Amino acid sequence: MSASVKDVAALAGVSVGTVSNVMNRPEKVSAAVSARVQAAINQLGFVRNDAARQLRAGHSSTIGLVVLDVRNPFFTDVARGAEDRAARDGFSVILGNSDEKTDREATYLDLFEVQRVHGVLISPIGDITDRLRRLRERRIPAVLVDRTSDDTSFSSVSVDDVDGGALAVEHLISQGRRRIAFIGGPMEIQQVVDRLEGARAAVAAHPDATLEVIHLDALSVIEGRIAGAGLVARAPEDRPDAVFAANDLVAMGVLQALMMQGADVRVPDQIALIGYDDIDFASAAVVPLSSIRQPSALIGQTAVEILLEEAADPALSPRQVVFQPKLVARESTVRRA
Amino acid sequence: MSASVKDVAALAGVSVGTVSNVMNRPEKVSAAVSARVQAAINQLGFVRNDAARQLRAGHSSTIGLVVLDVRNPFFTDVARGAEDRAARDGFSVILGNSDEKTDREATYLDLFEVQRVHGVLISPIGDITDRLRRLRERRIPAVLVDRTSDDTSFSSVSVDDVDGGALAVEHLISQGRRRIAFIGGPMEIQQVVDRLEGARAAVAAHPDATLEVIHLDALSVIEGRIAGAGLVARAPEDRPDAVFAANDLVAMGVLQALMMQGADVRVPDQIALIGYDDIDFASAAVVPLSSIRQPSALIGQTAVEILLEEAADPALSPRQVVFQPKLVARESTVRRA
DNA sequence: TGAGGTTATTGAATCGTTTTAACAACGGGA
DNA sequence: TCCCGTTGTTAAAACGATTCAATAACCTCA
Repeated sequence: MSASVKDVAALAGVSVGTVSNVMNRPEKVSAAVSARVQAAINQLGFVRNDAARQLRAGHSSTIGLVVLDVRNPFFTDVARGAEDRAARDGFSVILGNSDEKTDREATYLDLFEVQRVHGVLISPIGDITDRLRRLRERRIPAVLVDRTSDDTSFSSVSVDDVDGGALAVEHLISQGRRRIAFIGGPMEIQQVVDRLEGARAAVAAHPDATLEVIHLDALSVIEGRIAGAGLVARAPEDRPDAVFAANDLVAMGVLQALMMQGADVRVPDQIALIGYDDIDFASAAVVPLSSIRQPSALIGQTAVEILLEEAADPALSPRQVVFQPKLVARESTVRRA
Repeated sequence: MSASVKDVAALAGVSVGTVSNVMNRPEKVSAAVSARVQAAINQLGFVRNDAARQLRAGHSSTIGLVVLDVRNPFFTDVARGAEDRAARDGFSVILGNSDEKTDREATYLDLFEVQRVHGVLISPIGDITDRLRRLRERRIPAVLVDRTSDDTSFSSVSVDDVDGGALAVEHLISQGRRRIAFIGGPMEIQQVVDRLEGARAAVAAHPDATLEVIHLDALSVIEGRIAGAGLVARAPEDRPDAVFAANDLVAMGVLQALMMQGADVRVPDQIALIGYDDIDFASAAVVPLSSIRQPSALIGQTAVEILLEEAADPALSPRQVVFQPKLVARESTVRRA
């Protein structure tokens, strides 16, 4: 079928070992032979069989990445950062979308395990340290992304979500809001829990401020829309005067519900709204959305860097890298002058 | 390091062949032995090494998918459809994002080639039939997604974009618009060309309608925003009275520019706006966006189906499946009563 | 000239699974 | 009793690249 090293070797009149050397340690082989082998490779259209290479090497040159939601631009930015960094060292990234479902998450981890990937980057749904420990026994390192590990036995690259939550709510309070609602869920997602915790802390620092929590089953536009409709259905005096949505997708759903024909709740006049992630769409929304920005590509990049180091030296002790989030105030929280 | 079939065989007191049989053709092995082997597998935490399996099999049980833009929900829906269908036959999908860049596209195809994937699904940027032909020589079938092939030597699953373009513009005309602008690009993307062609046909059918073409370098929110700003900068009488954006991302950018503070071009009153793809965000936009809907998950699903058939029987002649797009009219084109 | 050192190349073993031909054990029919 | 067919199991040969110890070829210097 397709040409193998053996065919190349035969055509070039050298041994298979030499062909391998031409590809992997060119400095070991003379210019004349190298040229002859290259010619044979081109003539036969030889492409290395990665399975065989992997089998011998014991692991692949692929890094697995599982994100909570590919449709969330935050994660595609993380993925891009990871890809670019990985490519620099000759690794490729294969992307899995858990879609916040544990069974999908497990399926991808299984896949990565049978594929003997070089390492795993994951933004986990619940607690998966047991699963990751098993991978580590197979010498497959793992780095948590956008999430600090519960114990510190795994490295992680994250943004301080507690801080981000506080940032968001402090901003709302500084704009004169007092009856704050947090909309987010499910609580299995650590980011949601952390952002809520930050929100609670900020509210606690202001005796006259209150925080209401509205639970969601997923962080999506649709869920946000439903929650927003719930607010619209209330008597105006029972509505919060500010909403902190657990991410921008949710915020966009809420926004849509509030502005919907027949609802006409004015943003930010009646309800101020802030999201999280600062995705591209945030600034393109009905009312440009205030949000909390995270250095997404940098997260992916850093995670790969740590992963490669740990793969090279499994004895390395785990590191926790935490980036700081940044407030981006737009019209959804700031009344026009 | 990690356990192999040999270890399992030793522990269970059988030969490696039997262990393989337990996993791949359980009907060939007696219940007693099967149980003993299973116990050994569990005890050792044995996980099959896919590289070795692949090496023997000659190809992997993975399908490669390259999309133009992972951030475009249309493609994530296609990917999801493909994944689900593939999983049903025990295949997994690895997702690559070409981001409309030919070098990234080439990188992924190279990766798939060395990995000897079972097949390739791709929404190509330019003409890559030569590249795909090379894959076919390696017995790796390819199916074009969201794009008909120029020659019919490859199967494809697509939506009739010419029809979709016509649908969009006919709708605009039926709403009383006459000075239509098409915003999209680059022209290397066949979808853009087709949608424009459809638009031209629709305009041609109405002698008093005109079509202006505004070129973009990419189908993104940002590019759309820039083009939208260009319209705003014109004298009102020089502006089109309707815009057909090549996809929803572009449309959202245009919309944002038009509604931006200081611009205040009213949609649809002054300019009607229609996009393409009907992504989730479309209905969540400033003004809910009219769009052309494609059966995205179905596309992915169908593509995998054809791919698997062709992989099983390379002699099969290529098929072209074309789905029909559907108009979804919302407020961005229809004046409120 | 020959010993010693360097460099380029080879051949064979190896990775872990699947597959296939061969074989053993057993029962039923003639 | 012998032969044949069935069923379950085994041993060995692949798959294709990498690696390493062994060898060959050449150069340098005494």
